[in-house]
Amino acid sequence: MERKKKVPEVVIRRLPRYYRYLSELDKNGKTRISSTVLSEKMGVTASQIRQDFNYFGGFGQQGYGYNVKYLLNEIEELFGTSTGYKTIIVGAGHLGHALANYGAMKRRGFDIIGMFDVNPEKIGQECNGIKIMDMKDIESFIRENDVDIAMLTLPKDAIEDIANDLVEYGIKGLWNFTFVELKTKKPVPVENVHLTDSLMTLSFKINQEIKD
Amino acid sequence: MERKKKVPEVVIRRLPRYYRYLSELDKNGKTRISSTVLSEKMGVTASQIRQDFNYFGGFGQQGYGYNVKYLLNEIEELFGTSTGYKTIIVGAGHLGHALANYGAMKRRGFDIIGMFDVNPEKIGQECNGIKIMDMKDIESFIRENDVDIAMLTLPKDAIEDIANDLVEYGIKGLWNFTFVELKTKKPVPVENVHLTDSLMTLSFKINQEIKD
DNA sequence: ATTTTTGTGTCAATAAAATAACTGTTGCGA
DNA sequence: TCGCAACAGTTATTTTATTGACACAAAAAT
Repeated sequence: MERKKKVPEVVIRRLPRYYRYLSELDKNGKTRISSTVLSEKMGVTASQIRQDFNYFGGFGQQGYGYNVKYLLNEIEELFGTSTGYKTIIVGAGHLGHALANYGAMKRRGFDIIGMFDVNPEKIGQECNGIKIMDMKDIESFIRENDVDIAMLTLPKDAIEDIANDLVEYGIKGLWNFTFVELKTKKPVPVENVHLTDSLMTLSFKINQEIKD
Repeated sequence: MERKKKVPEVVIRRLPRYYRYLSELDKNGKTRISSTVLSEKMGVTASQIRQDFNYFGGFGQQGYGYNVKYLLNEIEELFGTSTGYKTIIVGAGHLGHALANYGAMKRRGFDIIGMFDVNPEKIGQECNGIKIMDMKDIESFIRENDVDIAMLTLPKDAIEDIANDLVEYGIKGLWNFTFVELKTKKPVPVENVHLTDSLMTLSFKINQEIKD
């Protein structure tokens, strides 16, 4: 399908929320839902829900609503999670381990097929059934296994260089937990996760409450 | 200072990014910066930088720019991180451990003073010098230590009830890593961190690239 | 000292996003 | 099977956010 116009970032970021809730509905055997009901659950307007889906041509039917299973499927299609992504974790620290043990990953279509670190003590070990390998072997691993996404959970020192290398080896997207605002030479999608930013936003709100 | 109008959420969410970069500048001995230079580094317009700071009355000086140290200080004041926050981690799983070992926390003014779990094997242990305690004792701990923020890294089962309890005990804000969209009875600031949402956003972009 | 440059704060214009209103299709009950 | 209510798609309107423009203050240059 040809897209009429670029989908705004805000819309893209709302879809996973809808998706999460729709999964719940599906699990509970619900087969259909209207934009009004969905909007109430999501804390947004019904209009917004309809607009959001309309960026992709609309997934519902007048007089009926949205079919939960169909909608889930369409969203998966949009995100490419139906075919699944092969991922690796770069940096086997605490955060890397947490991600490796995060059940939601596989459930959502993200298969973690390897971990990498430079620490010789960690290399050779396993984490939740995932092998921790030597950073030296990362190029061949990526090329041989057609890895899509690299999750970067290493100290920020050499991050930019490593990221550029990974892209060179064929990585299609970077999920970055390092403090830097990562940018690669070859432009490849990057999601920066800055946990402290989120915590600071929370703090701001708490601070407001106190002042008021 | 009396705020003229409500600060938009988008503005609040940009400030931590500025803050991170300003910290770098300060560390490198830079004492002043202009909105133009800052905007280039941040990938936004200079106008936006000035507008953002202007929601709080403006922190700069015409013809000079912004004093880095002063600006950092003002932002810290806005976020309340200068006085610091006392925090606890609820749920001593992999993610809880990762947070406990996250050096940035303390550096940014978030002091993790305790962890809680129901698992008897974990209770009594330590994680990065932080004691893991019994969930049963959480009420007295919060009341006695005036805990500000609870970081929720537990399975989603009883999350809503637990959250409501914590608020009852005096918690001022919740940082939620559970899959649910958390809402408390007493309205208290909540930041939901949905890691898979961020990963899905990345996937969407990768998927677009492939299609194009 | 005077002029020029730099650069903020602020207001005005533009663009984007959210909401509301409207149109017409489908499902369902009488 | 007719008619009404439910409900999505779509267009219009309003609101919010971003960008641009300009006046004026401080610093730097002459």
